[in-house]
Amino acid sequence: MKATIYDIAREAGVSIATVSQVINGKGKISEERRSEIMQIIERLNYQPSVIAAALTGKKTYTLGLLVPDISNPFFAEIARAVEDQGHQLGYSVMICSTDNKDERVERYLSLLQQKSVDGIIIGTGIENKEMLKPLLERDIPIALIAREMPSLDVNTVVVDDFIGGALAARHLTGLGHARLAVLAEEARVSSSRERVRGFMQTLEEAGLNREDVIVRHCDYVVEDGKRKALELLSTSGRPTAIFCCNDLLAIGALQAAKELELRVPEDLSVIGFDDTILASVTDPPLTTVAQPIGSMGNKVVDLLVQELKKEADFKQRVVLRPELVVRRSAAEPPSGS
Amino acid sequence: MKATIYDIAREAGVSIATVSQVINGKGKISEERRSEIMQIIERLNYQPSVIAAALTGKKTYTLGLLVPDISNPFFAEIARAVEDQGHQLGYSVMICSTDNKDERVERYLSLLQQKSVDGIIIGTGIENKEMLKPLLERDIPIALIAREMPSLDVNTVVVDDFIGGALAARHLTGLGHARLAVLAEEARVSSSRERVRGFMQTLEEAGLNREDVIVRHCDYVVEDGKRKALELLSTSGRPTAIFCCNDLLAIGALQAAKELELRVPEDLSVIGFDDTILASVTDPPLTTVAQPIGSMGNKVVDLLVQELKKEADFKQRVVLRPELVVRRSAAEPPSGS
DNA sequence: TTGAAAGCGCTACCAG
DNA sequence: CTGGTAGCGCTTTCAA
Repeated sequence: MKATIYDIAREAGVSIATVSQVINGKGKISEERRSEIMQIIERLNYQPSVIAAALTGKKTYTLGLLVPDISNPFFAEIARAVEDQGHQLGYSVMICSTDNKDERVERYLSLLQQKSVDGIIIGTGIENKEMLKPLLERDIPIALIAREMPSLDVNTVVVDDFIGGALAARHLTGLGHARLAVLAEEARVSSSRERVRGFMQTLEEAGLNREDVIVRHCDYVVEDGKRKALELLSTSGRPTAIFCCNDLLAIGALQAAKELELRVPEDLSVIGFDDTILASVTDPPLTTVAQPIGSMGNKVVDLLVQELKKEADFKQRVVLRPELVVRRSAAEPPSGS
Repeated sequence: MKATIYDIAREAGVSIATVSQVINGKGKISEERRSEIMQIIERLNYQPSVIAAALTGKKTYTLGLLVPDISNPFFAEIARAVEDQGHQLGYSVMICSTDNKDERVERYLSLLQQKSVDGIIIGTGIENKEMLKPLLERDIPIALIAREMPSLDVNTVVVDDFIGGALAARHLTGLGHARLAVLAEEARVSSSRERVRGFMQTLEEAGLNREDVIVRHCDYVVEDGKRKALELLSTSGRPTAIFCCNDLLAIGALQAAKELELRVPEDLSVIGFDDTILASVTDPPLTTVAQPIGSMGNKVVDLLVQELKKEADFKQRVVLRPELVVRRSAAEPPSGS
C-alpha cells in the first residue's frame, strides 16, 4: 500500500506533526531530524496526499479549464499554454470540453466544485451567466480567456478584436480590394462581432461603403465556412477578398475557391484569424490575424493564481494586441476588378 | 461558505449518516425523508465533496492523461475522446504534456499520485520504464494508448501499425510507384518502426527491393519533415512517392515539394498517417492512413475503468485496424519514371 | 524543538 | 429505518 505520514513518523520515531513540518518546511526542526526524515521519505517514496491536505483547508492545486472543444487546434493551443503556466506554478489542469452547450457547462461546473478545484478558467461561451453566480459566491475564482462577460467582475484576458479586424481591413484595402465579404461566427459571439466591427469601421475610413460588404454568419466548422463562401463566390460581382473570423472558416473559404477554380490569392484573397497551426499548413499558407495564444494562456493563469492566493485586490482585464501574419493567401485583386 | 453534509443534516433534522445514505442511494430511507432531504440539498445547492469522500476510501473519479503535447492535433483528438468517454463514466481528466521528456513524465506521475488519481492513461513515450513500477505496486492502474510497452502487463490500445504501413505500400505500388522513400519518426518509436516494417515487407512482396527505398528519421515536427524531404527530393533519381509516418511529416513533405516546384500528386505522391484534421486541410488534401482515434480513446478508458473497478481479471491488448483514407496527394507516378 | 490532539467532510459499520 | 461513531491522511494550534 501507499505510505502515509504515519509510516514515515513511525519509521523515524517522531510524531506525524514533525513529519508534516519538515514536508512543508514550517516550524523549527533540527537539521539532523530534518535530513533523517527526508531520507526516510525518499526511501519509502512517500507522496503526501494532496487530498488529505486539501481537506484540512489547504488547496487542491487543481484548476478547471472550460473550452468548447479541446480537439480544436485553437483551444488545444490555449490548453497547452494554460497547462504549462499552471504546472509552473504548481497547478494541474482538468479539461472540460463544453461543445458550447450550457448543459455541459453546468455539469462540468458542478463537477469542478465537487472536486474542489482552486479556480476555473473559462474559454467557452455561456448563455446563462447565472450559472457562474454560485461559484463566485463560494469564492471560487474564475478567469476568462478569449471571452468577455462584462456583467461579471472577473479577471479577463482577451485580444483586441477590434484592432484585429482593423488590421485585416487595412491590409486588404492597402492591397487595393474594394469588393469585400466577411465570414463571421454566430452573432452572439462578442469577439466575432468586434472583429467585424473593426473591419467595417476601417473600411469606411478607407472610403468604402459598409453596405457593400456582405457578412455571413457561420458555425465554427470548416464545412460551414466552405458552404457560405461558396454562396458568396457564386454571386455576380463576387468579392475579391474574404475576411474570416477564424482560421477554420478561412480554410472553408480556401476550399470553396478551389472548388470554383478560383486561384488564391490571384483571383481571391482570404484572411483568417487566430493563427493556429492550420494556417501554416494550408495551401497557400494563410495570411491571418494572430492571437498571442501563449501569452494569453500564461496571463490568465497568472491572474487566476494571483487572485486565489489573494495577492491581488482588484480584477483586471488585460487586452493583448493581435498581429497580422502575412503569408500568401492575400494579394492584390485581379486587375479586371 | 460552501454547504457541508452537516448543514444539510441540521436543516433536515437528521444525522449526517442519513444524509450520506440518501446521497449515495444506500441503506433504507423512508421515501418522505429522502425526498425532503433531496429538496434541502437542492435548495442549498449542496455539492458533496469528492475530496472528503476519497479520503474515506472512495475514488477521486479523476484520471491522468499523459501525451507528448496536447497542442498536437493527434493528441488533442485523443484527449477529446478520452475526456468524453471518461465523462460518460463519471471521471474527469487531467492533462499532462510531457514533451517526451522523462523528467516531465516523472514529475507528472508523482503529481498524479499525490492527487490520488484513480488511473493513468499513457500516450507518450517513456524511456525509463522503471518509473512506472511504483504506480503498479501501489495498484494504480495504467493503460496505454497508441503506445506499446511489452515489458509491462497493462491494458493497451493500439492500431495495427504494420497493417497501416502495408496499406500505404499497397496503395503506392498499386498506383505503379517503384522509387519510394519514407519519412519515419525516431528509431525508438515502436509504432513508427512497425509502420516502416509493414511498408517494407509489402513492397518486397510486390517485387521491389527494400534496399532501394530510402528511410529518413525525423523529429515529430513539420519543419524536420520538410528538411528531410528536401534532401530526399534533391537527389538524382528522386523518389516518386514518400510514405510519412505521421501527418505532420507529410505536410513537411508537401511543403518541400512545393518549394522544389514539384506538383503533388503529379510529380510526387505523399501518404501520411493518423488522419488528423490537418490531413483534410492541406492542398492537396492528404491521402493518409487513418487511426480510429475516437474508438481508441473510448476503448482505453473502458479498459482502465474496468480494471480499477476490478471488473476485469486480466489485461487486454486491443488492436484496432487502420484504414486508408484516399484523398488527393497520391496518384500514378509521372510517366517518364 | 517536538508532540498530543482537534478537526476537515464524508463513509461505513454497528446499535438500536 | 435511523443515528452514533470511528476513522481516512494531513495541518495546525497549544503545551510541554
